Amino acid sequence: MAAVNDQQDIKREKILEASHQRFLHYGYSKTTMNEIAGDLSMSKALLYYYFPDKSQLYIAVMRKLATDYLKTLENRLNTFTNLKEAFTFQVNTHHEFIVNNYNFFDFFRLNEQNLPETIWQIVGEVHSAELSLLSNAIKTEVGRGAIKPVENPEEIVDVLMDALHGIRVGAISQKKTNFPRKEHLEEIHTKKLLLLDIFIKGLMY
Amino acid sequence: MAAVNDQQDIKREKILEASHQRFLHYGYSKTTMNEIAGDLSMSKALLYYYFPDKSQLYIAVMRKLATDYLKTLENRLNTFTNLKEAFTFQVNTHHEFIVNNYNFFDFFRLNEQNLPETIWQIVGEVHSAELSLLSNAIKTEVGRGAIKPVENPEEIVDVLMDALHGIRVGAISQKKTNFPRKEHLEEIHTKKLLLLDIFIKGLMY
DNA sequence: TTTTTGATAGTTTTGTTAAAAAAGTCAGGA
DNA sequence: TCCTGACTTTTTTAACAAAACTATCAAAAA
Repeated sequence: MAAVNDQQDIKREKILEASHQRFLHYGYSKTTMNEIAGDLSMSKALLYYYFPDKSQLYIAVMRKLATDYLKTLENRLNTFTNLKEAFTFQVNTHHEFIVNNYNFFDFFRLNEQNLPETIWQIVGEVHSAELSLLSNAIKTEVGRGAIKPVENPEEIVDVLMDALHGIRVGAISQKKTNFPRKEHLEEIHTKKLLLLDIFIKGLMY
Repeated sequence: MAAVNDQQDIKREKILEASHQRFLHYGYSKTTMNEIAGDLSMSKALLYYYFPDKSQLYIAVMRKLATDYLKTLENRLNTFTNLKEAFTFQVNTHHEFIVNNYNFFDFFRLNEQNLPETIWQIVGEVHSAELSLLSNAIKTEVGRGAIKPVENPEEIVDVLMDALHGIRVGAISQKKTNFPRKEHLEEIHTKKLLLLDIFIKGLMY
């Protein structure tokens, strides 16, 4: 029966991939179950055999993206000895992640209606995980005596993450258009690195 | 004829005040010209005697708020000798400004439709003015040798302002609700001061 | 001449309803 | 257990009439 489950998992994977592409290009509400089924040459009913409903499918895609992203972070973030390298890695990874799934996140950012409630929970989970990872980076750095002691690393990281997010939002809202163009992303990335540079210096002795 | 113009100006002021209250409480699209006229016990047609249309009226209110705000900044920002004090004053003033006009800005932040195009121009002007003021603060501080030379103060300030804005947005989007509750504003303010503290240390030698 | 208004024209928003599209179900076949 | 076509239910869209609102203007009032 392991084989059977493997088969199921493979098909589930396929569905997730196809869905990801659709959601990436057209967003949640402009993607229909028929289209996904069509892409996979299967019946719509089969989708409902594997996933309870559309929102659960979307959430599954999102969860996959999130865990992949967090796995990348976790794998390397604990190996860094230098705080700046660790933070830079986080910013770079995040940037890459956003670029790769550019439309996906733009769609669910604001304008989309009818988004399943649970995605905010996932966003929260990712945020917590990032917070925890970066806080640990600070703690070990403090332990090594490289930066001055910090009474509350989580608070520091929280502020930093909000600030980094603000760089993105700021660059967006300065243009009349509500969505960030792809060409802005590089500018945003540069600004983020600048902020990071100053911020980390501010944590030093 | 100076007297006549004075009278006109006074009435214009009254209209602006009443409009401000309405826009503050109900936003642009939920405020009608009839309501404003009713508040002032005048006919709606008279409003059109003083202002060409609704959007110009809104813009006039906004411009008044903006210039008052900038005047407050300008008056004191050039007198500071200490960079941190200058920045802190900016953050405090901005915070106070937002608190006082809480609804006004929440309304035009995103959800509002039909907002006159020109308000984004005003936002841009305010942003530029703040940028210029804070950049000057940095320049004089560099001139005094208190912090290390900066090749591009505008860039630094730009990043800082985006970061500060991110604190606000971040605190908002963490809650399910799309609007920041008033009780969040204090938390936001505290976080901003923390960020400012670290950031300025990062600019020092 | 300047300020004000009631009446009204023109436009946008809202509410309604029927048709179309999409989500979701199910009995039954391989 | 996996899969499908046909079906039911829910949601979205389109069309359009009613209501609300913006904006105008001729004329009264100051």
